[in-house]
Amino acid sequence: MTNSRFNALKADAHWQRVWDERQSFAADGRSTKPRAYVLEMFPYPSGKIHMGHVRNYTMGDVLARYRRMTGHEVLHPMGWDAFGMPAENAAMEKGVHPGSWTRANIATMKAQLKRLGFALDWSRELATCEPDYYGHEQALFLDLFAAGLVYRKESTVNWDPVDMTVLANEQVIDGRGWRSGALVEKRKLNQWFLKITDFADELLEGLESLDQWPDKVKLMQENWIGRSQGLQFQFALSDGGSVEVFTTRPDTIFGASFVAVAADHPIAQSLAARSEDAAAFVARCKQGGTTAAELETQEKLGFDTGLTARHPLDPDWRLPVYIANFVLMEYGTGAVFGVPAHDQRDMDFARKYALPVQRVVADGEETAPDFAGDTAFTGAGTIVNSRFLDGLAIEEAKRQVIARAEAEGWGQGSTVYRLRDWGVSRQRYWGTPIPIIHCDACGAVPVPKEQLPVVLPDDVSFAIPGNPLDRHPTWKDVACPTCGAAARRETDTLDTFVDSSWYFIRFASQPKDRPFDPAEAAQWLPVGQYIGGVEHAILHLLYARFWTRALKHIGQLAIAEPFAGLFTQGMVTHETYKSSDNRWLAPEDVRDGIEIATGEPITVGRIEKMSKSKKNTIDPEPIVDQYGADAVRWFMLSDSPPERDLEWSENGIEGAWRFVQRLWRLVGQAEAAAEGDDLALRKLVHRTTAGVAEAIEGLQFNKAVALLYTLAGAIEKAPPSADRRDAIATMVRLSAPMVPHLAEEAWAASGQDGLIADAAWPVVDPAMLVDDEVTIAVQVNGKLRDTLVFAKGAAREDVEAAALASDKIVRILEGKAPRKVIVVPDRLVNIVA
RNA sequence: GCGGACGUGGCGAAAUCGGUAGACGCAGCCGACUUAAAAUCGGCUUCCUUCGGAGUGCGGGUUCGAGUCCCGCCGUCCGCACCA
Repeated sequence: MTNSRFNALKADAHWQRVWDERQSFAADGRSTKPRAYVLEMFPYPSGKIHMGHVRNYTMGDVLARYRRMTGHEVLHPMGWDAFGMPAENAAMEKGVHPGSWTRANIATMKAQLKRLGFALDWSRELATCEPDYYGHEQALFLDLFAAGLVYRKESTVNWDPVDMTVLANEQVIDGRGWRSGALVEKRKLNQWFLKITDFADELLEGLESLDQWPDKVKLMQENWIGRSQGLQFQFALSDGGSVEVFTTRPDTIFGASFVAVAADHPIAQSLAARSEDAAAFVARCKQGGTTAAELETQEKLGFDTGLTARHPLDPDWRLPVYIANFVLMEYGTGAVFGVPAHDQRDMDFARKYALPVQRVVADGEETAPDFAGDTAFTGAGTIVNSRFLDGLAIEEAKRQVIARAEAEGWGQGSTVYRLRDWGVSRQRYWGTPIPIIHCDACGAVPVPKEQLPVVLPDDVSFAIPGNPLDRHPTWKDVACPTCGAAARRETDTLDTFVDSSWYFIRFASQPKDRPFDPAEAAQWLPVGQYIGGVEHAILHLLYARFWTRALKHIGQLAIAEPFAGLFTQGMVTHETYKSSDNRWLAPEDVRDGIEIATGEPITVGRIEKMSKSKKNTIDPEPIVDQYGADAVRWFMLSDSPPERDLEWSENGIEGAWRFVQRLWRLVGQAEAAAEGDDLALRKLVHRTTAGVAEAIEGLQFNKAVALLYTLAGAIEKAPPSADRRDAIATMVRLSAPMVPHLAEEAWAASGQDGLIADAAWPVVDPAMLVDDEVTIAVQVNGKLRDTLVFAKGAAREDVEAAALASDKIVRILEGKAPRKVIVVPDRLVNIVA
């Protein structure tokens, strides 16, 4: 044994090599142990790992290592979400090929991850940009195509006329292309879609089964799917046409005072073609921001079309038809009827254009048809002023209106979703080629599976604008698989969210000739614990859920939900600094409130998510070199609850480093020859073992850390004994998931065989969790006045008597008899004076 | 605007069943060791002027007892889709 300092760099390198050589963390598909699949969201290989990655993968690693210790066969894999725009941007800026840029980044980041000692099964590593991954994705795409879940339709995109490329929403800044600065145009393109809407109900109802998901994420998905039920019906128009509207409030149909259509609605479009005023209004509607917060404050505007609509329940009742800026073409039918008394937007609109406001739902006693004020009543009540609906409750009135519409043939009950089909076409090079061939005679023909993978060509240039696949001299020329005539490859590639929608299946099973083996995949799936950032709460997690259900639908998978448990971790943050002339400053440019380069005082700004633009990032690599992997891991787990943000601080990492050293010193104090009992310490060891296990299983790493601090403190204070020696050995095992390098070093130093990575979690003796003595609080009127130590399970009367006899209590009561005494066994006595 | 989460010492936080608020860590202070410093070890550290009292964003309420439950405010953060 040694009392020297823990040499983290040496230990890290040594044990990382040992784990590698022994393939300690390779998951064995033939194992008979219970399975545990622990997965963190795989990274985009942007260049280097950042602190967010370190925190994410440390959490997953602690759980994975803990599961190994509790006798599970653990699958804990790592891979690369390797397609995407940044690689093309790098190609344009630096002239490097997206493939070589990406692969170099992967090599760098893999080495960085290894440096942190994660218990990963590197034998299953995959990168989505390699044909041995995306080729299988193409096969799955064709399976979904064959099942009718893929279709093509025209859709609008942001088009940059200078760069001749489609822009993502995030690439459009103030209506201009982010790179070219050119005004962005809307263009219609034929695009591929996946029928996620076929699964809208399933995806919504499936949320109920996800009891290990955060409620917040489930709610976000629920709102995103946005199911609403109502009535879809026609208004006959004065020009002989008709307009289809959707409403969730058919019960208020007798409160209607206008009909409004979206600016994109065919009625608005045709009017705009004939009328300059209408055209100007339609154009105006398309200006301005589209976020909810902006639109909320925007004035409700309308344009009277001059048309009138006939009320379906009263042929003599005519409603004016407006084009309105608050109606969305994308939702429902793009047309609504306005009931101002019971909808605030309709109210705002009606007051502005002096339209009738008639009450049709009673607000308590208030039933008058003339609605006063500018605040719509949206609560529950009885229907009034509504002919055959009068006196009904809202829900019953809805049913009756729908029934009547269906009986009379002017409408039907209908469910609409906010969710729209998933557009997967991207007019980009660095993505999975869509395996379709366009033939003038045969149309869109799937590439025969034996011709997969459709491999991206390497010889492409980003020197000129446009999609390199589209202008490649030969790549897209191909014979039609059906008729043999000259045909063209699809040059669109798949959205990278497709790549991440099934990688967790490929990790579980990776045959060469198929995407996965269903039986083998079933052994691991669903993922037991999935950990990642909340920014993926909707898109990635919804698409992966859809893809899994689609595969189940076509008989390839047995499970409906891919991730049984989900945890969304907080961000890593840091203070921000600005110079006297308002430049962002990096932490290393600042010392003691002064900018080092200029000597000028700096301003300390808000604590924010680490980001390059604010220069408040800390590169993990030099930190790991300085303090060792274990100290970095320990810091990532300490103090902040994992779902909350963690503020990076110099003091924090120093503290973690000190604790690693402290643990190491304790290990050096384990005297093999020590004898004698220390029952109190032994009990604490068992309590800590149970507590740390519970904390890790609940992903409450900060609590596990606090328990280990407490145990370490108790061991330090305890005199030598056999129990103390055992306590040190147990503490090493309890901390092994968090500080694995130190734990291996201690394990080896204490003469144990094998690796602590293969060791079992200490066994808890339930008898050791029970205390013989309890401290009982004595309160007077709920205020703590004294404490008494009693044998556990002491009789109520004895406790009460002792409490009333206590000097302090006697003094406070001043001889008065208590009115009432409450005794909570083994906890407290409350005397009501 | 709507929806959600949260609000506890100088700071990060515990207290998950309504039962001794502030465990554990950081920062700080005092002391030991040292020629000295670092490291390490020991002690103190919610606030108020002590006996004592107050205290979990603010105001009410339920209860023997409230950080925890209920009602009403205020504030911060996150999400968003004018969703008919």
